[in-house]
Amino acid sequence: MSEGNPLNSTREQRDAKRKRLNSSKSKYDSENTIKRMKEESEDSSGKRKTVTIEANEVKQEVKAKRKRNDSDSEVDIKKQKEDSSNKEDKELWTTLEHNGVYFPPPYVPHNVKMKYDGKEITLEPEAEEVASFYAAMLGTNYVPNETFNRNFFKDWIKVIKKSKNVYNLDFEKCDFTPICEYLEQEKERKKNMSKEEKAKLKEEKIKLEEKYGYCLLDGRKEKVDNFHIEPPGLFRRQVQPEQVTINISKGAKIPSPPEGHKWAGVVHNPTVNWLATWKDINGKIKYVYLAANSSLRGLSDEKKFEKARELKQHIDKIRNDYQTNLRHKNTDTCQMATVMYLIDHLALRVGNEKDTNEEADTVGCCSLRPEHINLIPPNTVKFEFLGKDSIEYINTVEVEDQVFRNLSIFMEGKDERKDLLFDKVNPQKLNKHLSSYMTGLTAKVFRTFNVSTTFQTLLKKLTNDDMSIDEKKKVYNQALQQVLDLCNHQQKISTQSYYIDPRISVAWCLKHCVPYDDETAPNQDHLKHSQSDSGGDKDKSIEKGGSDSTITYQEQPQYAQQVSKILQDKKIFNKSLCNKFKWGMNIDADWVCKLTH
DNA sequence: CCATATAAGTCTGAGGAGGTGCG
DNA sequence: CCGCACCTCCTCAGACTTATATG
Repeated sequence: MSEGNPLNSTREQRDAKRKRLNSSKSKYDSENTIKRMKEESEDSSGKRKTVTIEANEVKQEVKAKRKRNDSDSEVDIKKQKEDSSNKEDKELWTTLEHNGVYFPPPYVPHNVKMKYDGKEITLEPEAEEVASFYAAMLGTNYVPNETFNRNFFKDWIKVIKKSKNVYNLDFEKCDFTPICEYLEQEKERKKNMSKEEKAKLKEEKIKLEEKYGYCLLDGRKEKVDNFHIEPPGLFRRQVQPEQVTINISKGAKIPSPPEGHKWAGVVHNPTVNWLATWKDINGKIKYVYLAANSSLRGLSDEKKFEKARELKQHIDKIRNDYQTNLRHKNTDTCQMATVMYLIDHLALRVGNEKDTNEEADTVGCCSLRPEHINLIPPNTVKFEFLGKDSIEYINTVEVEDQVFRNLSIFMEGKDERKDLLFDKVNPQKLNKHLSSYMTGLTAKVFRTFNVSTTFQTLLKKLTNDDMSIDEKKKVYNQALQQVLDLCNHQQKISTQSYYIDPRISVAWCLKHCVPYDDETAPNQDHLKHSQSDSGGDKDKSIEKGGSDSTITYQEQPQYAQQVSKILQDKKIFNKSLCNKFKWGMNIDADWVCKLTH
């Protein structure tokens, strides 16, 4: 663990090497938006990718063969798997049936002729389709961009060369406006469609939803999240069934691929909860999952919030430790402590390493560079960087003197723009360290924990029993907004606050906004704790932690039913609102308000 | 406004590279 | 000095969550 050991230097060398390698990859441009739309063409990076994929496949085959040789039969492999999986290779389901994924219908040519050098030319359907994608972009600010045009043109020529109407084209002489005009007309026509036509479209959509939108999970009908395969686009070819792997239980009817096609594979893997998977054009893996309100997702949501609640029992020790270690003379330990301080206080994301060239330059805590912070003596730090989704994080905070000192030390002698502020810490190390306090503790849990805790504390502090419903609604929104600000969320007052334990909302709502008769009231024993000390000392009820202070997930649907029944009987609660009151769904102030009116 | 689409994050585990210790 | 067993650390694909954009 000593500093400057040979291990570190070799690692640094390797990193440097990799960086050099990366930067030698050809790239056309640096603009984010266009990045996504580029290079499906055979430039060096594309080639490299395919090579690695092939290499991996070969490796995997070799491995599989070795395994087969070792154990001679498939049965043995299974046994081995079962034996080794007694850790916690949990099966998520026993049976799973579904109808696969939906592919967009094949392209229907419009036969509108574009012009070349003033003359009409005829394109084969595929070439016409790509030309139309481009034509639809006329008038956007992509079109004056040379890189964009070059990439499009290269792609398009490739498509054209496949067809029988081979043209030798010069981009400058292409005129896409006829197609563009046609597309505009079509748009207009669709807008003005008759009621019957619209109804028909809707009906078709519903039909699709019935077929693909549900699956049978352990015999229960459950909703599927997004079963559509993305339609093709300007730089995106249609994903074919041959690329798609289906996951389904053994013996279940295998969904039929579109006519004339077959699936890449059919697997029976109960340890994952995707129904289908494929790779998109950039090699990114896509999945079809169950819907957010399905039992599996609900369960994993529950686990998430349980983890956050569990953290309450360890947070004191964790905080004590990093406070002490802020002064540790070992740089590794000291950096780790500083990172933890920031994650705990500012709810920063962990900041995984990203591919420097391919992606936007966004950062999280571990990937901060000196340029992202500004130290203002005596102890103020101004953070200014792009976070997830390139959302600006600008925050000026006062930190402890020791943190301030640490940051200035970590900045010393570093390249503002290239070096990492915390060069001795990475997300893996951090999470490994965190998990030594509590299994499953990762940086992400701190966000859930911080937000839920803050929310609950604020609600308790701001609410008092004599408030009118409107005042309560206002207070709820205030608390929610503060919590969203903590996360640097852009969307204002969101109904889907993934970070807030919905039990907090439910508990608050039941306590403050739902009028009960004694006879009809659901059992509120679980709430006693939070009730008894409301108005009293804020922190204790939260810190106490155990599942006795708020409703548990198992109880929540039951509560929902009871509460909604009461409210429906009293005609202050309708069905659509009832649907909101389900697993994982947070409750917003409007909902609370509607509840009681 | 809401639901949906899908991009962009986090985190894990397997397997490889390379170090270390021992006969 | 080699060769092997063992360890540790790193990397990356894969799986799953969280966000904003969009229609």
